[in-house]
Amino acid sequence: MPKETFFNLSEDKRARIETVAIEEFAENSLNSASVNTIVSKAGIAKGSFYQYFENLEDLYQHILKIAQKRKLGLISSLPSPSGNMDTFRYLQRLLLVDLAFELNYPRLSQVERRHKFENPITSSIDPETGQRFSGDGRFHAFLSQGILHDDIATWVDTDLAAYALEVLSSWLSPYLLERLEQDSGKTIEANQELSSDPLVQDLLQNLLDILMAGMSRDPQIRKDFYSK
Amino acid sequence: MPKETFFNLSEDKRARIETVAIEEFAENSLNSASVNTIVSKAGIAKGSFYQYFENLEDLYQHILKIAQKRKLGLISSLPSPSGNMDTFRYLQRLLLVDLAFELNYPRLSQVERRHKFENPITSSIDPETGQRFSGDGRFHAFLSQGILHDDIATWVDTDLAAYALEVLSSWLSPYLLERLEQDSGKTIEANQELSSDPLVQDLLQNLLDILMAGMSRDPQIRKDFYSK
DNA sequence: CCTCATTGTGACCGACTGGTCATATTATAT
DNA sequence: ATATAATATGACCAGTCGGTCACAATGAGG
Repeated sequence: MPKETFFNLSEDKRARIETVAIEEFAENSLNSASVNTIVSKAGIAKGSFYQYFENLEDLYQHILKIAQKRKLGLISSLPSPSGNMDTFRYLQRLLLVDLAFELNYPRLSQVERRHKFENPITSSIDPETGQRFSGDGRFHAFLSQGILHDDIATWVDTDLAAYALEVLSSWLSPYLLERLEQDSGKTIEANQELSSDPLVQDLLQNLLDILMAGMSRDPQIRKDFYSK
Repeated sequence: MPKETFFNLSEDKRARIETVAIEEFAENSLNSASVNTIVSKAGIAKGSFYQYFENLEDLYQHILKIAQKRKLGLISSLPSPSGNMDTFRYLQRLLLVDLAFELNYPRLSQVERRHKFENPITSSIDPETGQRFSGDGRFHAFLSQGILHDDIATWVDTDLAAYALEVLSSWLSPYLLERLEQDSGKTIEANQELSSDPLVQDLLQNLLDILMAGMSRDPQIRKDFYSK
């Protein structure tokens, strides 16, 4: 945790440091990020840095917490909680969260992606259910409800599916953003409303159709192929 | 390209350097990898290093070429070329290539993944077809044949699907490997035949069923949900 | 043996790294 | 104005970085 001194800083100075740090951690892993670069870009003395943080990792963890906080903020700002929501919209909402995160905080999103890359799958056995459990659980929860609502077939391996969905969701956003930019020919500025862009909606629908159709039915297709 | 001196080296010395380098690049990006570490672990003098390579990037590119070469070797060692193959087996084969690569050269596979991470999507417009084109084209080719054989619906956005499949394939392998290890309780040694392990076959089948079922049919599912 | 080319070596260089600390500056309270 | 606490600063440290280079070792042809 950053020291008290850091939190006593003026709003703009703290924001400046955080912005610079986010940019640094988006481009470099914790090992290769540079304190000197950060203090120089942020316009503070090196000594000051060590009055605010124990070390680089201290700042890194702080940035990760910011990412977590902002993503939670986005989740609560998106329409309706997940209780009485049909399975299709549930998954759509999960993907939209990551997309909105990418649109609003692209560099922070990159920090998070890099973090996931450097600290990969931490799957383990859930002590409560005795089931395998990987990732942050969002997609496990989705799959559970989907199966409960009979919208997802029971033969689907939930841990595999959750892992695949998490990977997909994490990497889908930058793809959509880049495709959007190439389509409109201009850079997209941070705007949460852009997730309602027709092209994005279309592509998202496309992927959702594939996934939902694939997970909801019997794997008849395979037998079809074999009997051909 | 490495200098001639490097290729004149004895087989074991060259292999030793390459192995050490692969390990270093699996753990560090090009920026944070260390010449000193490599020469120290490989047991050669620093001066020697610069008689073999122009610089670190020179070695890095060499390692990437090794990865490419070995993957090609795996592709040609796997059953039957892609001409007269049904769509399901085609996709299965593509995923198996990455899986075999992970099993036989796990650290090299990690180097490749890291490389993809640091040098992300380079999608552009294919000058021949005028279509969008991202990744190495393996999955684009697959999708084209699938559509041709009427096994993949035409409404599927091929570039989005190809991107998603590439991401999935790249990240599926380490997941399967880890799951296999956790299931059998022991570490898996390099063995291409292990891709025929029942658990792996099962999980692969599971994912293939989802993907193929999802991509082969009309997106009826969506309308079902809306009319609920 | 000598010659010449190739290969191997590690001390050395300037630049940069994370981290420290004595000192200077500022703010607060009396 | 004075005293005290909180904050800001950059010179400085030991260590590591990529890269060089004068020199030593090795091998081949004669």
